[in-house]
Amino acid sequence: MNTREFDDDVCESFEPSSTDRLNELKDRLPEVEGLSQIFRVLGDETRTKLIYLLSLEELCVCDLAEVLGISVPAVSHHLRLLRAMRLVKHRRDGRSVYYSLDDHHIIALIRQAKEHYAEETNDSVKS
Amino acid sequence: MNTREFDDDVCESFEPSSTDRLNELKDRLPEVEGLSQIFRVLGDETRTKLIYLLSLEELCVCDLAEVLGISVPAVSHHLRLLRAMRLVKHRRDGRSVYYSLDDHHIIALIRQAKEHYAEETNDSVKS
DNA sequence: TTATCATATAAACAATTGCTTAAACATTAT
DNA sequence: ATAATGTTTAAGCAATTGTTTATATGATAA
Repeated sequence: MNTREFDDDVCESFEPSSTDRLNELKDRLPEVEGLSQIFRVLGDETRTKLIYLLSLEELCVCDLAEVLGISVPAVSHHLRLLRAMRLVKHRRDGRSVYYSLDDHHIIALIRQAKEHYAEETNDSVKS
Repeated sequence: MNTREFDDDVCESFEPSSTDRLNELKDRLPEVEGLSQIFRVLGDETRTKLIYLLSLEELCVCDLAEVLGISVPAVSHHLRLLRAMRLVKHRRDGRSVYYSLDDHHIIALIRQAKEHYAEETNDSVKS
């Protein structure tokens, strides 16, 4: 029989407030809930490049495909996702559809990541 | 026969500098190359929560599993990835291994994303 | 030593993703 | 109208990923 019916602590730790502490942490998780959706967009190299290009200038789908070196449908597929997330807007001009960035917060994120992780290709970047 | 042997422009656009313009854009792509690796880490909800928890306090593996509500091996698996990317460090104390954040740049990213995308659950967040 | 607990690794699986090719749609030109 | 061009959507596929269960390693206690 287990004599610890009252103890839900994990890791066999017996600090009295352990369970409460973990519950406090659980309660704070909603603070970052859903945030990963933003990061997932940038987690793909093609999309990061797409967003970066559109931050530089307005471009049509086939130009983006040419610059990125992938097929037009692939670009369209990514743009559809970015459109759904309201990150880009589009405008029709004749036969072409021109896309541009609609959310500059995401460029701030890219810039910040660039600053913090610039050229971290080699390990020994110590002071 | 095609009379445009000299013209590599895409989208049948005839602005003289079109190809050059696209080449300039191609040349700028390396600026964001590799950045998506950072974002991919945060593109998973479990990892974002892991990193956020570790930014609050040092925790052992089973506590993290308890708080996140997933199995210990799953946590260990994610921690291995974060360790490989030098985002977390670990310390052994008895039988337990305690992890803590080793890269606070990533918390700055999370905070910035939180500020910019706070509570964007409903569409009509217009001024 | 042997037993127990915390963590790590391995294997296997379902689910997701990003791409290409092919077909449909939209717009303009003839 | 038909043809041509740019974009989107659909279908299919290979690759990656996040998870669980099972097993192995490491450390402490009896």
